[in-house]
Amino acid sequence: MANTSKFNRGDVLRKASDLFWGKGFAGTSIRDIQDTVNMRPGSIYATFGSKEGLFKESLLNYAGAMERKMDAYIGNAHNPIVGLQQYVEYNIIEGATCHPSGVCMLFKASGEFNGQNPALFQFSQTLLDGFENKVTQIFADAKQAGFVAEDFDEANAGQQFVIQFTGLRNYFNGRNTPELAKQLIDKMFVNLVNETH
Amino acid sequence: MANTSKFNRGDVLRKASDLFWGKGFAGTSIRDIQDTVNMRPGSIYATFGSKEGLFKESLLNYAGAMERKMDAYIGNAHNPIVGLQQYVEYNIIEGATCHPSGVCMLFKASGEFNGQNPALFQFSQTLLDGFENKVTQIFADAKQAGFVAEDFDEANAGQQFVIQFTGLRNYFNGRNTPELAKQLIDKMFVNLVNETH
DNA sequence: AGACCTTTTGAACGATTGCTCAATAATAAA
DNA sequence: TTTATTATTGAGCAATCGTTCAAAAGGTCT
Repeated sequence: MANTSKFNRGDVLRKASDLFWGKGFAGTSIRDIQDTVNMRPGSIYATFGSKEGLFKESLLNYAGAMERKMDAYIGNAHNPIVGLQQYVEYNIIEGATCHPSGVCMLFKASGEFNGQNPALFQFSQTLLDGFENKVTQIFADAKQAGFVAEDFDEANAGQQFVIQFTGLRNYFNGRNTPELAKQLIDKMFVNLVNETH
Repeated sequence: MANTSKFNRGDVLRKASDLFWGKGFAGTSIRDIQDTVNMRPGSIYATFGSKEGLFKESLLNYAGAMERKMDAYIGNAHNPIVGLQQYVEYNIIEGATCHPSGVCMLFKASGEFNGQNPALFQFSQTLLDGFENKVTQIFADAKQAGFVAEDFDEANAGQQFVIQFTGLRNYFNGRNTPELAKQLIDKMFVNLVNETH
């Protein structure tokens, strides 16, 4: 062995992720990152290879944090679908005050790279698909546990969840109307549990 | 009088708008614009003042074109709500092949500028509000003409329209599954016309 | 034609971009 | 302590960024 790294990779990725999430890929400069993660360019490039490499890892880190947060809400709820709703409320209502952007970073990346950077577009699409699959699995588990009707369609529900969640996040981005948001999220879940074959 | 302008302002704005729509504000350089609109920097700055000024006019031009397209679909349909649905299908299905981005430029701008550029964020939010108001008015007219029930809530429907439209556009951005898109748009409108007080 | 005014041109500005690399520092094993 | 190996530093590269401006060109009037 030799010299050991001074930086915690997870901390660096969290900070870089927040920067990219708020300002976008093109809107974030390596110097922005240098300043907030307190690393010199040589160190950044030795660790992540390129701005694109750092972005890919940041996006991966974001998706992972997203899923862990969702798991936490579901784990604390007796009904996984109620946990899912609380997770949505957290993102749209509380998240508005403490997140770098109201819009999902995965969709923001997908929108920024589509037609611009096929590799990064593909990468973000794959993570989005993974998210939809995860939600679908949660709905499948909820069905198995008897929280929804037997003719409930978890695939449709997963699809609708992603669409509604995206629509609502965009709509309430920059808007500060938590009571209206709460009301529309309620409506979203009333419709969701009625997704049948 | 003196020398007259060689460029058609509308053409220039259309091309600049498409560039910004596809690549975003930060991702588009003035040199990109120089090349596609065939103007020298001095001319661009004499006409539009700055990159931000050009973007604002481009966004305004985009919103105007959006509304004209919507009016055209509604004007050609016997039922304005059917026209609205055809407009949505055009954007999500046909538009996927001929538009610079599957995502609405207004939301893309709103997402890019939130927390970054308050003036441009406000500007995009105002245009989004205008779009929702226009859709709400269309629903109100449809109600007046008897195309929906008397307890139909046009404000709720306008709100839901914007949310669903955004969610679907994002979901089908880069996805090439027109039959699934058609199916989900149908479902969206079935739910929309049942928006009541 | 000539005078007058506006538009267009394009070289060039300082700032910033993503990124490199030789030098230096820091650690673990011998 | 020495040696081997790895991490960090930061000045600085070439390219590109948004923007400016004096000069040239183009059009309308008398």
